Amino acid sequence: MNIKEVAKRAKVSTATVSRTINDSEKVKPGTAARVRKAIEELNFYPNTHARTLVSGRSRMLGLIISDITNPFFPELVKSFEDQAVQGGQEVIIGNTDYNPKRMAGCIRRMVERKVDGVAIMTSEADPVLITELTRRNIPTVFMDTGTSSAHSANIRIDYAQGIHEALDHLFSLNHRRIAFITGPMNLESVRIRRAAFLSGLKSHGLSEPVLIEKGDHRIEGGAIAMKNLLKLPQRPTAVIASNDLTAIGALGAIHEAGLKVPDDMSLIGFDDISFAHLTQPPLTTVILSRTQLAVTAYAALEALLRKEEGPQGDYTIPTHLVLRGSTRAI
Amino acid sequence: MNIKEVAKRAKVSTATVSRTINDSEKVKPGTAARVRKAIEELNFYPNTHARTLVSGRSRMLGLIISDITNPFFPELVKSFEDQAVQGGQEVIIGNTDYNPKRMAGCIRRMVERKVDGVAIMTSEADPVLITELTRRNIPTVFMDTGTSSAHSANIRIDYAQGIHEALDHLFSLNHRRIAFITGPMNLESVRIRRAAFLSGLKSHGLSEPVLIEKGDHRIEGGAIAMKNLLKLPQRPTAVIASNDLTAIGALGAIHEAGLKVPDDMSLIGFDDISFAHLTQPPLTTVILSRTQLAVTAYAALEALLRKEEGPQGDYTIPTHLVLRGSTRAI
DNA sequence: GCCGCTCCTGTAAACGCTTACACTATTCGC
DNA sequence: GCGAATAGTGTAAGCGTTTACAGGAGCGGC
Repeated sequence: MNIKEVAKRAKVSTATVSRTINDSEKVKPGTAARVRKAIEELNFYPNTHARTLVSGRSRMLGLIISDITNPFFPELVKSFEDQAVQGGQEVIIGNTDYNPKRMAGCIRRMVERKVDGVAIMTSEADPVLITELTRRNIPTVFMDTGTSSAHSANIRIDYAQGIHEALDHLFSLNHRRIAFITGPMNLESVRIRRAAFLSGLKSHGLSEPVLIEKGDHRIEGGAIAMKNLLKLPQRPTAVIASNDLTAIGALGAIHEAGLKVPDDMSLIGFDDISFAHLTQPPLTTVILSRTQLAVTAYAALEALLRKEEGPQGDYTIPTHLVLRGSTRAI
Repeated sequence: MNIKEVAKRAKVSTATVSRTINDSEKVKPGTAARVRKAIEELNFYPNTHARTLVSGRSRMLGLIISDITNPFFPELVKSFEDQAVQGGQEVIIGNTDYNPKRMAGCIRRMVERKVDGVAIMTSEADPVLITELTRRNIPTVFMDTGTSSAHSANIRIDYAQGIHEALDHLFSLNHRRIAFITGPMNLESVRIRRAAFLSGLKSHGLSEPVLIEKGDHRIEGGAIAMKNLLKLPQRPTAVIASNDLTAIGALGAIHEAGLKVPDDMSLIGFDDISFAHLTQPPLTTVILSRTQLAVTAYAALEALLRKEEGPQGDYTIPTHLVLRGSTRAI
C-alpha cells in the first residue's frame, strides 16, 4: 500500500496525492476530494520514514529525563507528549538514570533517529555530550544550564522564589531554627536552592545557626538527614527539603522518632509531586508546575524549529509555596 | 554525512560499508577495520529512516498505556524501554487516557511510524481498533484480553491468586465482615478481581453479607466508597480494594472519620505502587510486578517478531500478597 | 593449464515519498 | 483575439540505505 496505488485509484499522479496529503493549496478541490476518497477506501497511511528521508524532517522530538519512575517526571512527559502529538510530532524518551554514559546513549539514539529537536529535562546535563547535538545543529532546550545559543534555548526555574516564600511563611509562624536538607550538591539546581535558603535567612537577619544536612533527593537520604537533625542538641523547629521525596523521607524519620508533624516539627517540601497531598499530614510544599515546564519546553523547541535566527531563547518557570498541613506556628 | 562519504574515505563501495555496519561475515576483517575507522573519523551515524524504508523493519516498538501519571505505569514503561534499548529497539509511547478515541489515535500513530510490534498494556482494549493492527500483521501483545493468534500474544494476570491470598490472610486474622471496593465494572480485569473476591469468600464458607462498593480506581472513588461502607449499620472490619489508589482514598476516608488503620479497620490494596509503603501505616497490598510484566511483554513481542508461526503465545503473571502495616487481627 | 569453487567486493535497483521543473489549459488585460 | 500570467497536474530525480546479482581474484583438483 503506497502512494502509487492511491494515485492509480484516484486517477492522478503521485505528485497530486502527495500534495493532497500535505494540504497544498495548488490542488483543485474536486481532485483533492477524489484523492481523499481513494485514501479512505484503501486505508492508506503515508510512510513517515520515506517522508523523513526526502524532507529531512522526522517529525520526532527527543525528550531526555532522568528517570520516569521518579514522580517528578510522569506529568512532565505526559504534557510534553500531549503538546507534541497535537503538533503532529512523535516523542521518543530517554532515561539517563542519572548516568552520563546512559545520557550519551540517549543522545546517540536521538541523533540516529534524526529527531528534529531535543528537550533535555535533567539537571545533570554534561556539556561535552551536548556538543554532539549542537554540532549537528539540532535544536535543543535545556533546563537550568544557562547556555542559550542560535540553536538552543534555556529554561530557568526560579527556585529562589519558592524557597523565599517558604522561609517567609515559616518566619511568620515564628520559626527561627530552620533547617534545610539539600540534594546531591553536584547539581547546579541544588546549589541554587541551597543558596536561596541562605540568602532568605540572611534577608530575615538570621545567619546563625546554619542547619544544613545533605540528602540525595530520594526518600532514604531525606530520612537519614532528618535523623541527623533530630540528634542535634538543639534541634530545628522547622525543616525545608530540597524536594518532596526528601521531605517524605524526613516525615517518616520524624514519625519514627515518635514526633508529630506539624505539632513538633514543621516541614516543607519542594516540587509538589502528586503524592505530596496524600501524606499524613498533607505536605506543605513549593509547586513547580511540570505542565508549565513541559508546555514551555515544547514552545521553546517549536520556536527554535521555526526560525533560523531566533531571539535569545530564555524562559523562566516560577515556583510558589502552597500551604497544606505540615506547618504550624510555635 | 552518509554512507557514500564513508565509502569514499575507506576506498570501498557503499555496499561494503553497509555490510560492515550490519556485521555481515562476508567482509574481510582488514576491510571492515578500514571502514570502521572511517566511520569513527567521520562520526557517521546511519540514517535509520533510510534503513527502515528499504528493510521494512523500523526497529521501533509501540507501547500503549492508559496514563503515565497513573503510578501503575512508570515502572512498566521504564522496564519495557530498558529491554527494548538493550535489544536495539526504540519505543514510542501512547497514552490513551482511558479514551477509545485517543486509543485509535495512538494506534494510527504507531502504524504510521511502521512499528515492528505493539504492546497494549491497557485493560480497556477495544477489539475494533485492534483490527487495524492485525490487518497489517503487526505483532501485538495484549494484557488480559484472552485473544492470542498467529500475530498476537496474550498476557494474563493472575488476579485471583493475590485476592485469595488477601482473603486467607484476613480470615486468619479472624475477620469475617470483609468488604471489597471494585474499580470501573466495564473492565474485564475488574470483574475478574471482583469474582475472585466472591469465590474466595465462598471457599471460606462465607457468602453473606456481600459488602461490595463501586470505586473508579482513583483516590476519589476509593474515598467515596469507603464513606459508604462506614455508614453501614454493621460496618466491615476489613476492606480489600481493587487497586492501591482506591485503598489510599479509603485510608483517607477512614482517617477522616476519626478511625484508625489497622486498629479499627484492616485495609488491603492491589498493585503495590511505589507509594504503597509510604502511607501511614504502610499499606498491605498485592504485588503485581510491573517489571515482570514488562519483561514478559517484551519477550513475547520478540518471540512474535522472530518466528513466522510461533506457538500459541500465552503468558501468566502471578500476584502475591505482601504484608505491611495496614492489617491486624480482631 | 583449465575448470569450478569459494571468498570478497562492486554495481545498481529498489524502498515510498517530496518537489523542482515542465507542461497544458484557463483566464485576464488590453 | 493575442500574449502573458496563472492554476492545476504530471514527470522524474533524489533522499540514504539494503541487497540481489554480477564479477574478479585466488586456489585446489585433475
